Amino acid sequence: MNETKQKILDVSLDLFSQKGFSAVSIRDICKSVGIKESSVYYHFKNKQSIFNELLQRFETTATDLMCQLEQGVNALPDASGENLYGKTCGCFFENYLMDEYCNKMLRLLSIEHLHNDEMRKIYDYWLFDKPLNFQGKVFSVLSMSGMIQTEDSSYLAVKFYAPIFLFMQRWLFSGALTEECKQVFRENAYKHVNHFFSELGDK
Amino acid sequence: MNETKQKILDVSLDLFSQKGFSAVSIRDICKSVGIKESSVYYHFKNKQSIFNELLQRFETTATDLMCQLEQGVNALPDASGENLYGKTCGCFFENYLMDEYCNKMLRLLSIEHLHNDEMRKIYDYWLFDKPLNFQGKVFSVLSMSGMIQTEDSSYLAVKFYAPIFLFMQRWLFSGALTEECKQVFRENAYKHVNHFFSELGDK
Amino acid sequence: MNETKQKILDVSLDLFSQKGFSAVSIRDICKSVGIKESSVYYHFKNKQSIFNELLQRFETTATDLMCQLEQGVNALPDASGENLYGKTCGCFFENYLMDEYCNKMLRLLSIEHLHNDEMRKIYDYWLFDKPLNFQGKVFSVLSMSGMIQTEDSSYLAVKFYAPIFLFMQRWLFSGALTEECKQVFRENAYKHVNHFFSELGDK
Amino acid sequence: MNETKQKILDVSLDLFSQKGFSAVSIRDICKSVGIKESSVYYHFKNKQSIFNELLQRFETTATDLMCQLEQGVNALPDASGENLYGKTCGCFFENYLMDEYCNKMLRLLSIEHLHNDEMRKIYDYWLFDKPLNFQGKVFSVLSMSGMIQTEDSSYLAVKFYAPIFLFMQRWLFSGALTEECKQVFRENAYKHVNHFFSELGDK
DNA sequence: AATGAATGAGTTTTCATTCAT
DNA sequence: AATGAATGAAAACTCATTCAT
Repeated sequence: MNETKQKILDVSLDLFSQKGFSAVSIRDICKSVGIKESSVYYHFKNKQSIFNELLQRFETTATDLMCQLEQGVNALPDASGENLYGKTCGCFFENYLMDEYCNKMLRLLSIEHLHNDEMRKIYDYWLFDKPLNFQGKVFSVLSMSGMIQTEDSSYLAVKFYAPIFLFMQRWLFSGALTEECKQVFRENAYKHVNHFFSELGDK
Repeated sequence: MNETKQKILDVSLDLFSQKGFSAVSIRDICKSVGIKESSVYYHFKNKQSIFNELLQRFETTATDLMCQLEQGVNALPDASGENLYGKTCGCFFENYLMDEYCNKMLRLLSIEHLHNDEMRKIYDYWLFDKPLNFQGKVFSVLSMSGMIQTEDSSYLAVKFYAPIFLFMQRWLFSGALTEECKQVFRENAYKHVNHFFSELGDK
Repeated sequence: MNETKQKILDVSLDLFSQKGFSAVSIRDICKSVGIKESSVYYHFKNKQSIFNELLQRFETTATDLMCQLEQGVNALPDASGENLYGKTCGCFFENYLMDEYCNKMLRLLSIEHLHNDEMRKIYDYWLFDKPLNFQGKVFSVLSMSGMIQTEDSSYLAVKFYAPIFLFMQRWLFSGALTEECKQVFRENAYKHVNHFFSELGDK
Repeated sequence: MNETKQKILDVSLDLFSQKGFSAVSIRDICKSVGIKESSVYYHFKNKQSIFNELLQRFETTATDLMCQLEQGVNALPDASGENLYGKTCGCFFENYLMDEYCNKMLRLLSIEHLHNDEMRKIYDYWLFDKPLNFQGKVFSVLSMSGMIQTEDSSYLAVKFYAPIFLFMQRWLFSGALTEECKQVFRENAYKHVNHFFSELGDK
């Protein structure tokens, strides 16, 4: 049933995230899936719509995930702040940046984002605006509850997120997403998180 | 003359950096240059070698530029530190990240960097390793001459460079490189640089 | 169905054996078959593999044919020698040298045999080594059963086969394989065969 | 001056005789000669006319050679027959079949002879009709002067020439014309010549 | 749900040739 | 005598897609 369709989506994501949409042919996809080219058209209208479905599914998944994280943040003041934030942070790393599926989608976006305005908007949203926005909210909550003091929670968000974004680009978007790569990313990211909060506390 | 060859390179860079290598056809290039498709093959062995030459020329240019910047840094201790550094920093922004040619090349690298190992290495070098290395050197020079105090100049480099990298991805790799985009980047980047140094001084 | 594939093979052999592999274009083939150029690639990987399949099929066919002839020879001593040999000989002429299919393949080999080592080996095998070997075996069987007397059955094979080879090149590889050409060949070949055996008997 | 033209002819013959006319490009020729493609057109009208000139020069050369041989034959009755014929024969082998230039031309003819009627006529003339004719004349001269006895000098010519033709195709048209190949040819050919004349004498 | 067969449009590339210099 | 630059035509091949089965 939907098994084949799912396989097509999986394989397509895999190949698209490595070589980009236009460098992958229906043939390539079918060779990997183990079906004939004509069979693709039973499941999808055309090549583009494979891509579209990939995109649409990602947006649903990512929206869900971010909603969850945001709900966690709203509970922050009542909870033992830093702990809960640590969890939230870990969830963002493990289930978004390092999750095999999301990671491939983010790579794909980063290859295709120069193609057209729509792509660019989606890319900007999921790699910049949303994470920064989220981080900003965190800091404003923490600030409002007196846990930290800051005038500019949006610059604070940049200072917090930018190194993570850099580490991600360096270690999570480079070649295969091996356990080794993840580990290097984790080390750098958590070191940064710790530094960041200890410096915040100093002031 | 070489005029045509240069035109092919210019147009190719333009198109490649917008759509990626495989989404641009020789036809597209020729239409823009105003020659017939077969003429391309007088100047280049094949499509790939246009890309290769683009890459090779960029590496020469970028190496030159970075050498200059590094010589500036070596002169730092003798000079009125921050001023010279400000210049160096501005040069890095204006002549590398925002220079029309370099900017296109960096976009191109960021589209193609997942294609193969070689691409990935070049991308990593010019967008992470080289800039971070350079920034690290700056901080170690400043630290040795007593201008700043730090134990970990490489993490300092990350804290300094990461937001710039983020602003670049956000404003300089997004759509056309308009004067407006550049201005937004400059505002954010210089705000960050100032914040950064004022915080450094505080300690 | 396989009809198209067979038609491509037939037409290709026809054209290749007239003009040589590289002087025949896929377009030429398709025009004759009545399909579009892209359709060829459903049945064959590329132009070369049409040639390869042609070659491979011929080797199977020719091996079969020669096996049959050799079995005939093994039965020679028990049978009324010359008669059976006459049949064998006729079969070699009619079903190999003059058979429309084999004839075209042998022409093709004779056009392409200088191209590379593999071609040369196949050509040498099917036009020299195999026939001479076969003829040598015939004479050694006839000699062992006392029907003829000879010390050097391999030179005898040359004396027997060389004129046939020459007549073949002269009359069967020249222009279209018309009934007229065949008749001239037959006359010359059988005259030679008769002369040859009558001289053999003289000694 | 004509140095370049000659070099083009030499290289062309070399390549044509290996791969056939249509499989060799002007580019291939120029690469070997060391000139640019456009320069060919100073010396030749087009590709075809290189081939034509090659052909025309060969016909002149070969005609000359054969004339010489025929003059030798006319002198036969007066001379010590067999000796002179031995020389004539050796000359035909060494200066025609095994001569580097003639050999290449004969190969070329054997690749191209199926292409069109004109080619076929030239091929037939220089590989069958002329040699057989010449040999027939020899035998008729020898016969008329009582040195040998034969009713059918043309079949005698076939019996004499066919094995040489076969050895030539086998050893002189196969791969490069090495000293080794020549030696194998000589051994087989001279063995045949001796056999032939001793058998002739027997009768 | 899948595939065999076909195709139009397009891809990259090659080729012989031209012509001004 | 040679070449740099260009080109029209054609080559081989790829690709996304269609459609009957």
